[in-house]
Amino acid sequence: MPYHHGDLRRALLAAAAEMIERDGPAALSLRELARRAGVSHAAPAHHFKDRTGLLTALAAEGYELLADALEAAGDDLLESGVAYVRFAVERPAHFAVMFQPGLYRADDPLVTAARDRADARLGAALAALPPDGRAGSAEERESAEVAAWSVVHGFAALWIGGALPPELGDDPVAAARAVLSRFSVS
Amino acid sequence: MPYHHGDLRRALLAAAAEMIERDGPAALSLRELARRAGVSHAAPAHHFKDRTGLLTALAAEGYELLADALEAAGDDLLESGVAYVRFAVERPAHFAVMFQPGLYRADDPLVTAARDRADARLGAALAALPPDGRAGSAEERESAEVAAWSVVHGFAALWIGGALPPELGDDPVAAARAVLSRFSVS
DNA sequence: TGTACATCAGTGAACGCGCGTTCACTGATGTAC
DNA sequence: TGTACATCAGTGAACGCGCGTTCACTGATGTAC
Repeated sequence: MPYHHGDLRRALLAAAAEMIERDGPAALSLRELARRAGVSHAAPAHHFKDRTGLLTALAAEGYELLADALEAAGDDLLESGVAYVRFAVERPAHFAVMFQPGLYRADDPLVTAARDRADARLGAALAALPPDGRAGSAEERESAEVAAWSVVHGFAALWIGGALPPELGDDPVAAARAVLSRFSVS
Repeated sequence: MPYHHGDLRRALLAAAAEMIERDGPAALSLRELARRAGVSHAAPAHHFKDRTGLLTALAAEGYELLADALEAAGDDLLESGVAYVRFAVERPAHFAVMFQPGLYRADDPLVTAARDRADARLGAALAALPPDGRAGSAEERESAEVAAWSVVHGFAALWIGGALPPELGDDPVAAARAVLSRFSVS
């Protein structure tokens, strides 16, 4: 093992995601994390200052990945929803941290920038709905947006939590597509 | 302070809910809990055996309360959804614990009994939909159920997490009603 | 009405543990000349 | 090509802390006779 790890920051984030995925953000400890990365227990502090710093970095990374996924889905609302679910299922640790703002510094500039980017995508996908399906007034558009967000978020959370019935199958993306396509915002 | 508290079990559950509400299930410690209840630090073990036992009791209580709320809402799907959101917002600590099964003994008989009761209510409310809005095949009914559950669950989670835009107002029940009534399962 | 006894509820001291954080340090790398 | 120096990355020992759990105990309550 060389003295310099080379890419310790990235390795620590990946290991943290694994640990959180298994036991939740609560169970994450810097010492155990360092152990997994094969590095002394004080090394993480060098990159993240403290536990909160690490979770902040993870949240920022999560919003970046989500924004990327939503941008790739374009202006198709259903595909955006599916992309949201896919992100949550593939990165459950990031997802869990992101939506518990008490765990990290939610006002960190990297976090807010990435989150704004993701938020903008959802709004754009809704605005691009065909006229006959699109809401008219500002309040209507607002509640349509919240409704759409709620479905995908709820589906993702329930899937990750293992709360959904096994009849849905084991492919979360296909299941999400089936469920989401049953909805129309009226 | 008398030697016998009188209703320590209930007092501990209430204090635990308060603590979890503020800092999340991770931050809950039996010692701090005992401190809040004005009791020696070993007293909680007497009622719950250990930390997991306490969270299991909290989850069971949560499912009881949710089942009660859903039963009171009757077979009206919209009202059931609103009741679900109201429960989650009023008892965020119970809600948070319930949907992290790793925190407690999910196979505890009290937990499973109450959860089954709550699950049955959602199914009944969906089955009572008027024929023209009701899904036909078993798969369709299944995905309609999951879709309905996802919306209310997602809305509740986002509201509790403070992720929703302030334009929705500060009454979660009214906001939920506005958002949920925009949906129709098709 | 009184007494003996069993049961229940809560106490307080003790244990061992893993944790986050600090700190002076050393090894490795890059840059200026 | 070599040397000096600054900077960066990771080490390892030490600290103090709060935690969960165990255990023998004591105070309070209820019940049988």
